[in-house]
Amino acid sequence: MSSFAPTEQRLDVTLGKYREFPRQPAVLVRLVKHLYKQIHDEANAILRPYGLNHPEYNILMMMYGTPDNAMNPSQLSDAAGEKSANVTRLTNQLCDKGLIARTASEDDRRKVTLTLTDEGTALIESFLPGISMLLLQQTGNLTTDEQGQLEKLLKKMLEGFPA
Amino acid sequence: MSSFAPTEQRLDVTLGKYREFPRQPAVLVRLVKHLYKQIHDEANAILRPYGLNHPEYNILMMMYGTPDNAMNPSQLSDAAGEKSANVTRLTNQLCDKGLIARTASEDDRRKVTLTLTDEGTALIESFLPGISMLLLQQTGNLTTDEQGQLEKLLKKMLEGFPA
DNA sequence: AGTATATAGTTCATAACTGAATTATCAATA
DNA sequence: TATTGATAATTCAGTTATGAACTATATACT
Repeated sequence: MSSFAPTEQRLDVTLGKYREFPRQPAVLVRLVKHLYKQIHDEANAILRPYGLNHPEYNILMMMYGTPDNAMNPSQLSDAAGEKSANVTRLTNQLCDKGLIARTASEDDRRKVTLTLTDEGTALIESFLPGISMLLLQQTGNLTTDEQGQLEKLLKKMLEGFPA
Repeated sequence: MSSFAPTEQRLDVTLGKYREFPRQPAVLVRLVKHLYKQIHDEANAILRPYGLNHPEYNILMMMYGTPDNAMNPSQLSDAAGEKSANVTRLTNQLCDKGLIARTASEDDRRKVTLTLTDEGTALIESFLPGISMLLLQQTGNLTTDEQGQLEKLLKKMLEGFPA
Protein backbone atom coordinates (compact mmCIF):
# COMPACT_ATOMS: atom_id res chain seq x y z
CA MET A 1 0.00 0.00 0.00
CA SER A 2 1.46 3.35 -1.05
CA SER A 3 1.56 6.35 1.24
CA PHE A 4 -1.07 8.10 -0.89
CA ALA A 5 -3.59 5.27 -0.88
CA PRO A 6 -5.33 6.24 2.37
CA THR A 7 -5.94 9.73 0.99
CA GLU A 8 -7.14 8.48 -2.35
CA GLN A 9 -9.61 6.10 -0.76
CA ARG A 10 -11.12 8.97 1.16
CA LEU A 11 -11.56 10.90 -2.07
CA ASP A 12 -13.24 7.92 -3.71
CA VAL A 13 -15.76 7.64 -0.90
CA THR A 14 -16.35 11.40 -1.07
CA LEU A 15 -17.30 11.05 -4.72
CA GLY A 16 -19.78 8.40 -3.71
CA LYS A 17 -21.43 10.78 -1.25
CA TYR A 18 -21.34 13.93 -3.39
CA ARG A 19 -21.62 13.18 -7.07
CA GLU A 20 -20.38 16.57 -8.23
CA PHE A 21 -17.13 16.21 -6.32
CA PRO A 22 -14.20 16.90 -8.69
CA ARG A 23 -12.16 13.88 -7.72
CA GLN A 24 -9.31 14.36 -10.17
CA PRO A 25 -8.56 17.94 -9.17
CA ALA A 26 -8.80 16.95 -5.52
CA VAL A 27 -6.31 14.12 -6.09
CA LEU A 28 -3.86 16.50 -7.71
CA VAL A 29 -4.14 19.07 -4.95
CA ARG A 30 -3.66 16.44 -2.30
CA LEU A 31 -0.64 14.98 -4.10
CA VAL A 32 0.97 18.42 -4.19
CA LYS A 33 0.39 18.82 -0.47
CA HIS A 34 1.82 15.42 0.42
CA LEU A 35 4.84 15.98 -1.77
CA TYR A 36 5.46 19.38 -0.31
CA LYS A 37 5.36 18.03 3.19
CA GLN A 38 7.86 15.30 2.41
CA ILE A 39 10.21 17.66 0.64
CA HIS A 40 9.95 20.14 3.50
CA ASP A 41 10.58 17.58 6.23
CA GLU A 42 13.55 16.02 4.47
CA ALA A 43 15.10 19.39 3.79
CA ASN A 44 14.67 20.43 7.41
CA ALA A 45 16.37 17.27 8.58
CA ILE A 46 19.40 17.64 6.37
CA LEU A 47 19.82 21.35 7.07
CA ARG A 48 19.57 21.09 10.81
CA PRO A 49 23.27 20.46 11.41
CA TYR A 50 23.94 23.70 9.55
CA GLY A 51 21.70 25.64 11.91
CA LEU A 52 19.16 26.32 9.17
CA ASN A 53 15.60 25.37 8.35
CA HIS A 54 14.02 24.91 4.95
CA PRO A 55 12.60 28.44 4.49
CA GLU A 56 15.88 30.05 5.59
CA TYR A 57 17.74 27.83 3.13
CA ASN A 58 15.34 28.85 0.38
CA ILE A 59 16.08 32.49 1.03
CA LEU A 60 19.81 31.94 1.05
CA MET A 61 19.70 29.96 -2.17
CA MET A 62 17.68 32.63 -3.95
CA MET A 63 20.28 35.20 -2.96
CA TYR A 64 23.13 32.92 -4.01
CA GLY A 65 21.40 32.63 -7.36
CA THR A 66 21.97 36.26 -8.26
CA PRO A 67 25.04 37.75 -9.96
CA ASP A 68 25.94 39.91 -6.94
CA ASN A 69 24.42 37.88 -4.05
CA ALA A 70 22.01 40.69 -3.33
CA MET A 71 18.24 41.09 -3.45
CA ASN A 72 15.61 43.23 -1.88
CA PRO A 73 12.82 41.77 0.24
CA SER A 74 10.14 42.04 -2.46
CA GLN A 75 12.27 40.19 -4.98
CA LEU A 76 12.96 37.58 -2.35
CA SER A 77 9.28 37.30 -1.56
CA ASP A 78 8.51 36.55 -5.22
CA ALA A 79 11.42 34.21 -5.84
CA ALA A 80 11.27 32.27 -2.59
CA GLY A 81 7.47 32.15 -2.50
CA GLU A 82 7.25 33.68 0.96
CA LYS A 83 5.02 36.46 2.22
CA SER A 84 6.64 39.79 2.95
CA ALA A 85 6.10 39.62 6.70
CA ASN A 86 7.79 36.21 6.67
CA VAL A 87 10.65 37.47 4.51
CA THR A 88 11.28 40.13 7.14
CA ARG A 89 11.25 37.53 9.91
CA LEU A 90 13.46 35.07 8.03
CA THR A 91 15.97 37.71 6.95
CA ASN A 92 16.12 39.07 10.49
CA GLN A 93 17.13 35.61 11.62
CA LEU A 94 19.71 35.27 8.86
CA CYS A 95 21.11 38.68 9.79
CA ASP A 96 21.35 37.62 13.42
CA LYS A 97 23.27 34.56 12.26
CA GLY A 98 25.66 36.76 10.29
CA LEU A 99 24.75 35.09 7.01
CA ILE A 100 23.32 38.18 5.31
CA ALA A 101 23.63 41.92 5.77
CA ARG A 102 20.92 44.53 5.44
CA THR A 103 21.60 47.96 3.95
CA ALA A 104 19.47 50.82 2.71
CA SER A 105 19.02 51.15 -1.02
CA GLU A 106 20.48 54.23 -2.66
CA ASP A 107 18.13 54.68 -5.57
CA ASP A 108 14.86 54.18 -3.69
CA ARG A 109 14.54 55.14 -0.03
CA ARG A 110 11.71 52.68 0.52
CA LYS A 111 13.92 49.79 -0.47
CA VAL A 112 16.30 47.63 1.48
CA THR A 113 19.17 45.59 0.03
CA LEU A 114 19.97 42.20 1.49
CA THR A 115 23.39 40.77 0.67
CA LEU A 116 25.01 37.45 1.42
CA THR A 117 28.02 37.78 3.72
CA ASP A 118 31.19 35.78 3.13
CA GLU A 119 30.07 33.60 5.99
CA GLY A 120 26.73 33.08 4.29
CA THR A 121 28.34 32.16 1.01
CA ALA A 122 30.71 29.77 2.76
CA LEU A 123 27.83 28.07 4.55
CA ILE A 124 25.92 27.67 1.31
CA GLU A 125 28.91 26.13 -0.38
CA SER A 126 29.37 23.77 2.55
CA PHE A 127 25.85 22.34 2.30
CA LEU A 128 25.53 22.36 -1.48
CA PRO A 129 26.92 18.85 -1.94
CA GLY A 130 24.49 17.39 0.60
CA ILE A 131 21.51 19.34 -0.69
CA SER A 132 22.32 18.44 -4.26
CA MET A 133 22.33 14.76 -3.36
CA LEU A 134 19.03 15.17 -1.57
CA LEU A 135 17.44 16.87 -4.57
CA LEU A 136 18.65 14.10 -6.85
CA GLN A 137 17.30 11.51 -4.46
CA GLN A 138 13.94 13.20 -4.11
CA THR A 139 13.39 13.13 -7.85
CA GLY A 140 15.27 9.90 -8.44
CA ASN A 141 12.13 7.85 -9.05
CA LEU A 142 11.48 9.79 -12.25
CA THR A 143 13.41 9.42 -15.48
CA THR A 144 14.93 12.52 -17.02
CA ASP A 145 12.13 12.57 -19.55
CA GLU A 146 9.48 12.27 -16.86
CA GLN A 147 11.07 15.13 -14.94
CA GLY A 148 10.81 17.32 -18.01
CA GLN A 149 7.17 16.40 -18.49
CA LEU A 150 6.42 17.02 -14.84
CA GLU A 151 8.06 20.43 -15.02
CA LYS A 152 5.93 21.34 -17.98
CA LEU A 153 2.70 20.23 -16.34
CA LEU A 154 3.43 21.84 -12.98
CA LYS A 155 4.26 25.11 -14.71
CA LYS A 156 1.06 24.93 -16.66
CA MET A 157 -0.95 24.33 -13.52
CA LEU A 158 0.84 27.16 -11.72
CA GLU A 159 0.12 29.54 -14.60
CA GLY A 160 -3.57 29.15 -13.85
CA PHE A 161 -3.16 30.93 -10.53
CA PRO A 162 -3.24 34.71 -10.31
CA ALA A 163 0.29 36.17 -10.24
CA MET B 1 6.69 37.24 -17.09
CA SER B 2 5.26 34.23 -15.25
CA SER B 3 5.20 34.02 -11.49
CA PHE B 4 7.80 31.25 -11.55
CA ALA B 5 10.32 33.08 -13.70
CA PRO B 6 12.06 34.92 -10.85
CA THR B 7 12.68 31.61 -9.10
CA GLU B 8 13.88 29.88 -12.22
CA GLN B 9 16.35 32.62 -13.00
CA ARG B 10 17.87 32.22 -9.58
CA LEU B 11 18.30 28.50 -10.21
CA ASP B 12 19.96 29.18 -13.55
CA VAL B 13 22.49 31.49 -11.93
CA THR B 14 23.08 28.94 -9.18
CA LEU B 15 24.03 26.39 -11.83
CA GLY B 16 26.52 28.88 -13.20
CA LYS B 17 28.17 29.19 -9.80
CA TYR B 18 28.08 25.53 -8.79
CA ARG B 19 28.37 23.21 -11.74
CA GLU B 20 27.13 20.11 -9.92
CA PHE B 21 23.87 21.81 -8.94
CA PRO B 22 20.95 19.58 -9.96
CA ARG B 23 18.89 22.28 -11.62
CA GLN B 24 16.04 20.10 -12.87
CA PRO B 25 15.28 18.53 -9.48
CA ALA B 26 15.53 21.96 -7.85
CA VAL B 27 13.04 23.37 -10.37
CA LEU B 28 10.58 20.59 -9.61
CA VAL B 29 10.88 21.01 -5.87
CA ARG B 30 10.39 24.76 -6.16
CA LEU B 31 7.37 24.33 -8.40
CA VAL B 32 5.77 22.03 -5.85
CA LYS B 33 6.35 24.59 -3.12
CA HIS B 34 4.93 27.47 -5.13
CA LEU B 35 1.90 25.46 -6.12
CA TYR B 36 1.28 24.34 -2.58
CA LYS B 37 1.40 27.88 -1.33
CA GLN B 38 -1.11 29.09 -3.92
CA ILE B 39 -3.47 26.20 -3.28
CA HIS B 40 -3.20 26.74 0.46
CA ASP B 41 -3.82 30.48 0.31
CA GLU B 42 -6.80 30.18 -2.01
CA ALA B 43 -8.37 27.47 0.10
CA ASN B 44 -7.91 29.54 3.26
CA ALA B 45 -9.61 32.50 1.61
CA ILE B 46 -12.65 30.57 0.45
CA LEU B 47 -13.05 28.69 3.74
CA ARG B 48 -12.79 31.69 5.97
CA PRO B 49 -16.50 32.56 5.90
CA TYR B 50 -17.15 29.02 7.15
CA GLY B 51 -14.90 29.57 10.13
CA LEU B 52 -12.38 27.05 8.88
CA ASN B 53 -8.83 27.04 7.61
CA HIS B 54 -7.27 24.75 5.04
CA PRO B 55 -5.84 22.14 7.42
CA GLU B 56 -9.10 21.90 9.38
CA TYR B 57 -10.98 21.49 6.10
CA ASN B 58 -8.57 18.73 5.07
CA ILE B 59 -9.30 16.86 8.27
CA LEU B 60 -13.04 17.22 7.87
CA MET B 61 -12.94 16.05 4.26
CA MET B 62 -10.92 12.98 5.15
CA MET B 63 -13.49 12.04 7.74
CA TYR B 64 -16.37 12.74 5.34
CA GLY B 65 -14.66 10.40 2.93
CA THR B 66 -15.23 7.34 5.12
CA PRO B 67 -18.30 5.09 5.15
CA ASP B 68 -19.19 5.99 8.75
CA ASN B 69 -17.66 9.48 9.06
CA ALA B 70 -15.22 8.21 11.66
CA MET B 71 -11.46 7.84 11.89
CA ASN B 72 -8.82 7.65 14.53
CA PRO B 73 -6.02 10.20 14.78
CA SER B 74 -3.34 7.99 13.22
CA GLN B 75 -5.49 7.29 10.17
CA LEU B 76 -6.17 10.99 9.92
CA SER B 77 -2.50 11.77 10.21
CA ASP B 78 -1.75 9.48 7.25
CA ALA B 79 -4.65 10.53 5.08
CA ALA B 80 -4.51 14.26 5.72
CA GLY B 81 -0.70 14.39 5.68
CA GLU B 82 -0.47 16.05 9.09
CA LYS B 83 1.77 15.18 12.02
CA SER B 84 0.16 13.58 15.03
CA ALA B 85 0.71 16.57 17.33
CA ASN B 86 -0.99 18.73 14.73
CA VAL B 87 -3.85 16.27 14.30
CA THR B 88 -4.47 16.53 18.03
CA ARG B 89 -4.44 20.31 17.87
CA LEU B 90 -6.68 20.51 14.79
CA THR B 91 -9.16 17.97 16.08
CA ASN B 92 -9.31 19.75 19.42
CA GLN B 93 -10.33 22.86 17.53
CA LEU B 94 -12.92 20.99 15.48
CA CYS B 95 -14.30 19.47 18.68
CA ASP B 96 -14.54 22.91 20.24
CA LYS B 97 -16.47 24.02 17.17
CA GLY B 98 -18.85 21.10 17.56
CA LEU B 99 -17.95 19.70 14.15
CA ILE B 100 -16.54 16.40 15.39
CA ALA B 101 -16.82 14.31 18.52
CA ARG B 102 -14.10 12.38 20.30
CA THR B 103 -14.76 9.02 21.93
CA ALA B 104 -12.63 6.23 23.30
CA SER B 105 -12.19 3.18 21.12
CA GLU B 106 -13.62 -0.07 22.42
CA ASP B 107 -11.29 -2.59 20.86
CA ASP B 108 -8.02 -0.80 21.72
CA ARG B 109 -7.71 1.33 24.79
CA ARG B 110 -4.89 3.37 23.29
CA LYS B 111 -7.10 4.47 20.45
CA VAL B 112 -9.50 7.35 20.06
CA THR B 113 -12.37 7.58 17.59
CA LEU B 114 -13.18 10.88 15.94
CA THR B 115 -16.59 11.19 14.34
CA LEU B 116 -18.24 13.92 12.30
CA THR B 117 -21.23 15.45 14.07
CA ASP B 118 -24.41 16.29 12.17
CA GLU B 119 -23.30 19.88 12.37
CA GLY B 120 -19.95 18.95 10.87
CA THR B 121 -21.57 17.04 8.04
CA ALA B 122 -23.94 19.92 7.35
CA LEU B 123 -21.07 22.39 7.24
CA ILE B 124 -19.15 20.20 4.81
CA GLU B 125 -22.17 19.90 2.56
CA SER B 126 -22.63 23.67 2.66
CA PHE B 127 -19.11 24.41 1.40
CA LEU B 128 -18.79 21.52 -1.03
CA PRO B 129 -20.19 23.47 -4.01
CA GLY B 130 -17.75 26.35 -3.48
CA ILE B 131 -14.78 24.10 -2.83
CA SER B 132 -15.60 21.98 -5.84
CA MET B 133 -15.60 25.04 -8.03
CA LEU B 134 -12.30 26.15 -6.56
CA LEU B 135 -10.71 22.76 -7.23
CA LEU B 136 -11.92 22.82 -10.81
CA GLN B 137 -10.57 26.32 -11.24
CA GLN B 138 -7.19 25.49 -9.71
CA THR B 139 -6.66 22.71 -12.23
CA GLY B 140 -8.56 24.37 -15.05
CA ASN B 141 -5.42 25.23 -17.00
CA LEU B 142 -4.79 21.55 -17.64
CA THR B 143 -6.72 19.32 -20.01
CA THR B 144 -8.22 16.13 -18.66
CA ASP B 145 -5.43 14.19 -20.28
CA GLU B 146 -2.78 16.42 -18.76
CA GLN B 147 -4.35 16.02 -15.33
CA GLY B 148 -4.11 12.27 -15.66
CA GLN B 149 -0.48 12.50 -16.68
CA LEU B 150 0.28 14.87 -13.83
CA GLU B 151 -1.35 12.51 -11.36
CA LYS B 152 0.78 9.66 -12.62
CA LEU B 153 4.00 11.63 -12.39
CA LEU B 154 3.29 13.14 -8.97
CA LYS B 155 2.45 9.70 -7.62
CA LYS B 156 5.64 8.33 -9.04
CA MET B 157 7.67 11.08 -7.44
CA LEU B 158 5.89 10.61 -4.12
CA GLU B 159 6.59 6.89 -4.19
CA GLY B 160 10.28 7.71 -4.02
CA PHE B 161 9.89 9.07 -0.50
CA PRO B 162 9.99 6.80 2.53
CA ALA B 163 6.46 5.91 3.71
C1' DA C 1 4.71 -15.28 33.15
C1' DG C 2 7.84 -11.59 32.93
C1' DT C 3 10.40 -8.40 30.20
C1' DA C 4 11.36 -5.61 26.25
C1' DT C 5 9.67 -3.16 22.42
C1' DA C 6 6.30 -0.78 19.77
C1' DT C 7 2.18 1.93 19.34
C1' DA C 8 -1.50 5.67 20.07
C1' DG C 9 -2.30 9.92 21.29
C1' DT C 10 -1.48 13.97 24.07
C1' DT C 11 1.06 17.69 26.23
C1' DC C 12 4.04 21.48 26.27
C1' DA C 13 7.35 24.80 25.16
C1' DT C 14 9.23 26.76 21.33
C1' DA C 15 9.47 28.15 16.72
C1' DA C 16 7.26 29.47 12.45
C1' DC C 17 3.64 31.93 9.91
C1' DT C 18 0.09 35.34 8.91
C1' DG C 19 -3.09 39.40 8.22
C1' DA C 20 -3.78 43.92 9.15
C1' DA C 21 -2.01 48.18 10.26
C1' DT C 22 1.56 51.41 9.81
C1' DT C 23 5.13 54.87 8.10
C1' DA C 24 7.95 56.59 4.69
C1' DT C 25 8.65 57.05 -0.05
C1' DC C 26 7.74 57.01 -4.90
C1' DA C 27 4.70 57.54 -9.04
C1' DA C 28 0.62 59.15 -11.24
C1' DT C 29 -2.95 62.45 -11.75
C1' DA C 30 -5.40 66.86 -11.70
C1' DT D 1 2.37 72.29 -7.50
C1' DA D 2 -0.65 69.71 -4.68
C1' DT D 3 -3.19 65.69 -4.13
C1' DT D 4 -4.11 60.95 -4.68
C1' DG D 5 -2.83 56.36 -5.21
C1' DA D 6 0.62 52.79 -5.08
C1' DT D 7 4.69 50.63 -3.21
C1' DA D 8 8.30 48.77 0.17
C1' DA D 9 9.13 46.96 4.31
C1' DT D 10 8.28 46.41 9.08
C1' DT D 11 5.71 45.67 13.30
C1' DC D 12 2.71 43.23 16.18
C1' DA D 13 -0.61 40.26 18.09
C1' DG D 14 -2.65 36.17 17.25
C1' DT D 15 -2.59 31.71 15.01
C1' DT D 16 -0.40 27.58 13.34
C1' DA D 17 3.14 23.88 13.33
C1' DT D 18 6.65 21.13 15.44
C1' DG D 19 9.86 18.00 18.16
C1' DA D 20 10.56 15.79 22.22
C1' DA D 21 8.83 13.83 26.18
C1' DC D 22 5.38 11.34 28.28
C1' DT D 23 1.73 7.79 29.85
C1' DA D 24 -1.08 4.05 28.94
C1' DT D 25 -1.70 0.10 26.26
C1' DA D 26 -0.75 -3.54 23.05
C1' DT D 27 2.53 -6.73 20.92
C1' DA D 28 6.67 -9.43 20.59
C1' DC D 29 10.19 -11.99 22.70
C1' DT D 30 12.47 -14.89 26.29
